[in-house]
Amino acid sequence: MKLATWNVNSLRVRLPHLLDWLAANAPDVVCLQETKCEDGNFPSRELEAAGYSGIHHGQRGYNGVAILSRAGGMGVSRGIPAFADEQSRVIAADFDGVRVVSVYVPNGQSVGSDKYAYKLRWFEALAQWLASELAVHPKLAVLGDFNVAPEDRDVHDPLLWEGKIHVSAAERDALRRVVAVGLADAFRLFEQPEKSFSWWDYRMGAFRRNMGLRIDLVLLSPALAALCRSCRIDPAPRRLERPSDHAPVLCELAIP
DNA sequence: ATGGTAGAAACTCTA
Repeated sequence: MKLATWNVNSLRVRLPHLLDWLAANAPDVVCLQETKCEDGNFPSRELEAAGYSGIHHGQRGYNGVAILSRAGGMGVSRGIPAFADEQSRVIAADFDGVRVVSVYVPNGQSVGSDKYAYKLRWFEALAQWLASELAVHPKLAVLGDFNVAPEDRDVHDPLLWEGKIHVSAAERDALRRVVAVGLADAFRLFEQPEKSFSWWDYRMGAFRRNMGLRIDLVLLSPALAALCRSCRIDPAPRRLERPSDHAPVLCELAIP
């Protein structure tokens, strides 16, 4: 089973890139973030023509998460159950006995802002919910844009970013509490190239200079981590015309 | 300290 996650930064704008990428990589399940479209505008026909069905938790203009799959998901849930949230940031479903969660963690804007406080509250609710999910679903995979670079090696210039949004101690602690429910960062189960990042600012030629962060993660429960055979970032779509600012992350599990 | 770019939407916000 090939899992993937990609913050597409507008599903409608990125649809050609997405369809090409699906054809080239043939993933079984793909988590998307920042679809930025309402459920009524979800491009179901185009995706079905490519062999994928989608479930979507969208909203007008901002946010929006989806999961694409070959066979369709069972037991779809939207949002974090005990956390009232007007923003569409979580969708989950079962695929072949694997519980897959697509998450778009709040950006947080800047340390100390209202959005930062919301981000930290949101993380706490996520951790609590995932702890209960893991108890029910031993095969749990949480994929998405976490908007936190877990460690300094996930940051192109740790000194420049020290204490800033995506890197601050409170955000890293919040992410650590999510991982601590019993999940592994699949990317770090394997040897990886130095300076591997999944997001590069559109500005100042950041991608060309590899000034990025690794903030798009695949978190696996122990049962799935034991089956994980590879995890890598694919920077190819970031080189295209009109790219998303994020690259997709691919993860292979030894599940037929 | 600021500004740089992109997307959605609608003359501004979010990232």
